[in-house]
Amino acid sequence: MIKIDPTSFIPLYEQVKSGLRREIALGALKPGAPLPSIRDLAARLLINPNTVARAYADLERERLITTRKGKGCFVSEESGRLPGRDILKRLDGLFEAAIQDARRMGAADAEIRRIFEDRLGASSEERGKWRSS
Amino acid sequence: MIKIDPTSFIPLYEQVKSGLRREIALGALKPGAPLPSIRDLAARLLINPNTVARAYADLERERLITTRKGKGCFVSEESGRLPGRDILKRLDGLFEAAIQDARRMGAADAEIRRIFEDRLGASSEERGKWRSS
Amino acid sequence: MIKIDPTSFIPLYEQVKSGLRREIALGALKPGAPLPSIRDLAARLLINPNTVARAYADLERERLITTRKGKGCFVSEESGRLPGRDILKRLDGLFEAAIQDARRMGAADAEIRRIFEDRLGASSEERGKWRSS
Amino acid sequence: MIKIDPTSFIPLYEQVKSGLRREIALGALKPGAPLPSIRDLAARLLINPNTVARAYADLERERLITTRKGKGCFVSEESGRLPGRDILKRLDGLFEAAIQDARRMGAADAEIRRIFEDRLGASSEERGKWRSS
DNA sequence: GTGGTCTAGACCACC
DNA sequence: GTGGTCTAGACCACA
Repeated sequence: MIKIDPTSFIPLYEQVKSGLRREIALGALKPGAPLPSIRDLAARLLINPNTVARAYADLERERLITTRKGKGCFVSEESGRLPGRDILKRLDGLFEAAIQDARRMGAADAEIRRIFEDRLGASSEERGKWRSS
Repeated sequence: MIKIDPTSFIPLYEQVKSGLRREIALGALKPGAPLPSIRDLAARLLINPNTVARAYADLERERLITTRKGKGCFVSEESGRLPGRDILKRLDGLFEAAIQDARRMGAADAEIRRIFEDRLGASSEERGKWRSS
Repeated sequence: MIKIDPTSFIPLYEQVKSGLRREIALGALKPGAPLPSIRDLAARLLINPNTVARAYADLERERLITTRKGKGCFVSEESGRLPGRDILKRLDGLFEAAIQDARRMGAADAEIRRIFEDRLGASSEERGKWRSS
Repeated sequence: MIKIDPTSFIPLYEQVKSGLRREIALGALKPGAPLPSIRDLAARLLINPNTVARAYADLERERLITTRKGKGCFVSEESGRLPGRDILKRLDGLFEAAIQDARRMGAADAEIRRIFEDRLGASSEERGKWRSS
């Protein structure tokens, strides 16, 4: 169950990648399981097949999925051993709560995202990435 | 104190807008206060003045700031009465906690953002905006 | 059929906006119809594509047109229901007559405009906008 | 009685010029009469004296006014013989009617101006000035 | 091919 | 000094 927001600033292919990564990390798609075909997923998401193809290509480069010619794409066997596999679930719960609260206060997605981004930027400690003042 | 991430998918001018909105909403910039000049802020953020100018123009259209030709830009007097003024403060605290926790678990900004976006999309109730499957 | 006067004080992008609004309001461009591509219109008007893009962005903010990424810009379906739709047609006729008369008396565009502006300012009832003496 | 719209696209100094030209053409300021001092007019219009000075300089170049050092500015004696003196009054009445009608229909100044400009451009016969399509 | 973002640097109106 | 407009040309996401 992947969701796409065509009005977001995040590129469609990144949203597709995020969605698939999520499905795999949370176990909805297990190692060895077949992914939907490019054309099929594109049709369901109402986007261009080229866009889905790019997402699949990126994920293959990450070794999260593998493509077997003529057979389609599959979740790679090593996907379970990739880093961040378990902490994802805990972080997921963390934000679920905050987002639910925000929604209860009547905030729309765009507003929630803006607040999140503001907070992330305002409190970031990473060096070299942010330019400030 | 505005922060910019030049590697983000979010456009620079949107990040500038977010940063200024935050400063105003949290009271660091009060109604009537002068904003940094376009050229000045651009120099400090290492971005092009046109990009800052676009952000200022957008905020003026939102009536959050006003510009006086030859004098500069100022926080509008009505900025305090605009919707979402105090709700933002509460939401801000909400996400501050989740982000601090995530950082403590060793997650980098990009990972945090991905989890947030995944959660937002996965639990969205908004109609018409999301395309799924 | 949009016309542009590069010597006017009115910004080019405002003239493009006016021209397109006119075409839509008068029915030359109907809801759903594709607008000329940004690059195309820019080439025909001998102005920079960025300038046309700015006009299109403004009109989209007015919900008079919509843009579909990679496909182009289109007259919005709701454009016909927006305020001032038919009033414009009547006002158009009003000024058409006055302008024709002025031309018949040998006045050039710049002179006509000056007289119009003088009259507008001299008889204005709007408060707060005009400074007088 | 000059009126200035600081939100107009037309430069302030052009609006001042228009206003003075109008006063002179309609006879409110007769040849030889003294003009308000630069500082005085600037103060009354709430604009910078430099701006008024530029308007006066332009009008002097047009020979509509003359400045006598240490005494101030005066309507020039030849102002009455300048072209367009009488047709202006007739054109003025022409547009007064159209503008009054437009106002009665609830149109604001900005809308009226836009319609006027659209009409002027759409029906112009001048060569070389307009770029079309 | 489409539109969107960003940069660099110009000129202008206004203070 | 300020902001506003315009140009030229680059790169990217999407169809």
